[in-house]
Amino acid sequence: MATGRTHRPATRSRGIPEATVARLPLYLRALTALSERSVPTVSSEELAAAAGVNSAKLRKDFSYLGSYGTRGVGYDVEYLVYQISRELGLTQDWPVVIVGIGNLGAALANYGGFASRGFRVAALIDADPAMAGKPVAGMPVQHTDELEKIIEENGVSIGVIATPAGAAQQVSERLIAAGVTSILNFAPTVLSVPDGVDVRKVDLSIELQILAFHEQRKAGEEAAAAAGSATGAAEGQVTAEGPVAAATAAPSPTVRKGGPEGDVPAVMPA
Amino acid sequence: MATGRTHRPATRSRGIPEATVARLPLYLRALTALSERSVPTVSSEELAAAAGVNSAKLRKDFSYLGSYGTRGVGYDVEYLVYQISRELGLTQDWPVVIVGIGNLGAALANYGGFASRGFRVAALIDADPAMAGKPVAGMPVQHTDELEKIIEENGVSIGVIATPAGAAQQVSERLIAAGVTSILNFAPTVLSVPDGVDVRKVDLSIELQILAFHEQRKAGEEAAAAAGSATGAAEGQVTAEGPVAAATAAPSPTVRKGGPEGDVPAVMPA
DNA sequence: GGTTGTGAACATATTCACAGCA
DNA sequence: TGCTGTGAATATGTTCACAACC
Repeated sequence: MATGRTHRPATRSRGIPEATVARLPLYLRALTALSERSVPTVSSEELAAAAGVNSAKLRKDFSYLGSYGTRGVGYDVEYLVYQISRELGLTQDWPVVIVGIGNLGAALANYGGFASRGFRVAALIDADPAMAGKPVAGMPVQHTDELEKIIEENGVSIGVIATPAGAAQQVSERLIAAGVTSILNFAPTVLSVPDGVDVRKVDLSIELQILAFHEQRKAGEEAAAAAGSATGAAEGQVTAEGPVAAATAAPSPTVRKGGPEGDVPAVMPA
Repeated sequence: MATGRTHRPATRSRGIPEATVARLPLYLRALTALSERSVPTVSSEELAAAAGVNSAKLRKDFSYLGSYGTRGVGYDVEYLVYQISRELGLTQDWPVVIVGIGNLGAALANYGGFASRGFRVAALIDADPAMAGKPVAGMPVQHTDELEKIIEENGVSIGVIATPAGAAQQVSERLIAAGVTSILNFAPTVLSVPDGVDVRKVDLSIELQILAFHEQRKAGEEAAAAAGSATGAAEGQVTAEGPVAAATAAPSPTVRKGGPEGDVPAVMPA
């Protein structure tokens, strides 16, 4: 790259792949640990192991940031910590508000990793008047009425939603109207937001369902392996002991009433 | 497909793309809501909107499961709920244990969405003897000593780790040795586990850092847009008004000591 | 020798666009 | 006519493998 800014837009341009961005915090965490142990340099191999990825991926990721390593040597730990922090925008501090101080909201408020990396909890907000003024994580809970004022006065651009699902959309609208442009949503709902607003979601139940899917598959494979025909069989059957073929052949959607029981709900902490 | 099982392995075979699996819970949630409102059928367009994806993706996703729709009509809600539940393995119930009953662990234990979808909290486990016997979410906390016994007696295959980072690896080893093959890890550490064990991680701090990255970029674009040169400029510069070029050109890793002190920052609230 | 940085090959995921069917 | 199901086109992400460099 340093060969002489000929082609390639400019200054290595913008456009770090999303997948890379998502891994930078992982690298940063690993680097921070090395930094604490005063390790001066690290190879892509070592760092990759610490971050739980493979080294080719790590090098490729870093190549999007620039050439921060030294061939034959590795990466300077402190220097990389700085570069990644800067790239992630962690050299400044980000005030965040947490809305919905139930079990989960309180747990988040108490979560140390929050503050440690450039994030500062500017306020805890809840709709329950009974909560107002009560201290959580050493901070008084404020009422939703104050939301707009808090956002504006503190210049908050990141909001965390930990309310019940039913309240989340409305809360997001108020946050956005007041100036928030990034939301971390713990409520099990799809938020619809205008362009330019980023939403990331964390959903417990979804993660468990994904695990269940793989878990089920493992059970199927085990069963298939156990049952006679060794190698070949594990391909087609696996998951289904049920009517996969039947269902495909006769998709008569005559109701069928599936479900574990009758229901759903998935509210949230409280 | 359905044309006559000639090529293509068998019965539509196995191999639902991981990206699709990750969205199935989303569809399921949207469908469940429709089901509660007694909506009988839904089009890919409507369902996609409810799940927050586009309809082509949704149809493609469903095509991996089979042909469960009716052309010109849409999908039968109840039937799809059943099919997806089955595919995800939610027609059976999965006992899970939560290890580490601090703020977060307690919040998870209280989380309703847990139980609602085929998951059952079989036990709460904590290393602190003072916690033993104390009720959390209507359930007595048990001591880590009991871990193996609990896993085995309840046939637990999914474990949730909500311990401090330092304890997570060891806890995962004990869980796995006792028979757990899927782990949902809330501790901010990379777990190293043997093949065949699935780990999914949820990390607060990582999500916030990703948001910060995009937030920073927005600020950069705003600044670039505000500063003279309109359209074209927003490409190459964006984030950096700082020494991106300098860093690239002179990668002299002479320490540099990056702390959050003198540097870059692109504007921002505060 | 050792390790980075990166084109090229491969793999996975998304989107388009329309044939096929109810 | 309306909507699904899916090949084909595109975009994004990962891995390989090696030239460039310390």
